[in-house]
Amino acid sequence: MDAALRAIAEPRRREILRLVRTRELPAGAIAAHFAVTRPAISQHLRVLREAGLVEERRDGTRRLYRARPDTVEELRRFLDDFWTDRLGRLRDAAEAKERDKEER
Amino acid sequence: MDAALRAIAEPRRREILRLVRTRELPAGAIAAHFAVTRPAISQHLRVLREAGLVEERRDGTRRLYRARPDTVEELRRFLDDFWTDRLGRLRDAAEAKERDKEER
DNA sequence: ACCATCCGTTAGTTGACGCTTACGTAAGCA
DNA sequence: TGCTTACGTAAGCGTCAACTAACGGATGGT
Repeated sequence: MDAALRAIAEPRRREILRLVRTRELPAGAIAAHFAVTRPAISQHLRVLREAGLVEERRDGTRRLYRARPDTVEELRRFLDDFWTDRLGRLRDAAEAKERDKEER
Repeated sequence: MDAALRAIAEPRRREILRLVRTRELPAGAIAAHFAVTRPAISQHLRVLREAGLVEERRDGTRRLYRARPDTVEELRRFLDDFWTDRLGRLRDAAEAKERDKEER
């Protein structure tokens, strides 16, 4: 979840996500939309994939990418719950333990 | 909007936001919840304030912080619209012509 | 077999970020 | 006026993130 939040914090990655939200696109076509080099986009795609926000499918030499609606929906719901605090104290307690570990 | 997204990408700042979501708290009390030094929290509060996610009120030597529900709601709605793409359709349509050329 | 195409990966660099220490500032009180 | 409290700010440091250039692997065509 943390990975997904960090992923969408990057403007370029949000743009990529929007590109593959409704349709599948090969990496090259995605890269063509931007002014940066192709490897840069490839790295962004990797971040998105490891965050579960995008899935990869191979077709010959090409790699097709598409947004994963379920993970995207999961993230959206997390943010909803964050503001309205429907998750409440259970999550607070759960995160408290992780914090104790990380900060020790 | 970009500033708000970057702000909530940081776990510590999400924690701070949740602390001041329902009630006002002085900077010192906020800092007391964390293992890092007080200046570190002060810098996080600055980021949150400049992102419009938090408002500051002075009371003597103290500075009281509280989440700004309107900005928070604005952010939540942006994310909703991002997934459902109520924002993007106009631009998507505008870009469709270019895509057709580039990807053919 | 050879070569071009389509990509990912690996250094290596630069800039941003989170943190700490040290210092500055404004308000309240003796 | 001096001292204390409650903060923010500045400088410096280590680390991470985004980028480019160069290289490597897999596929498909000839």
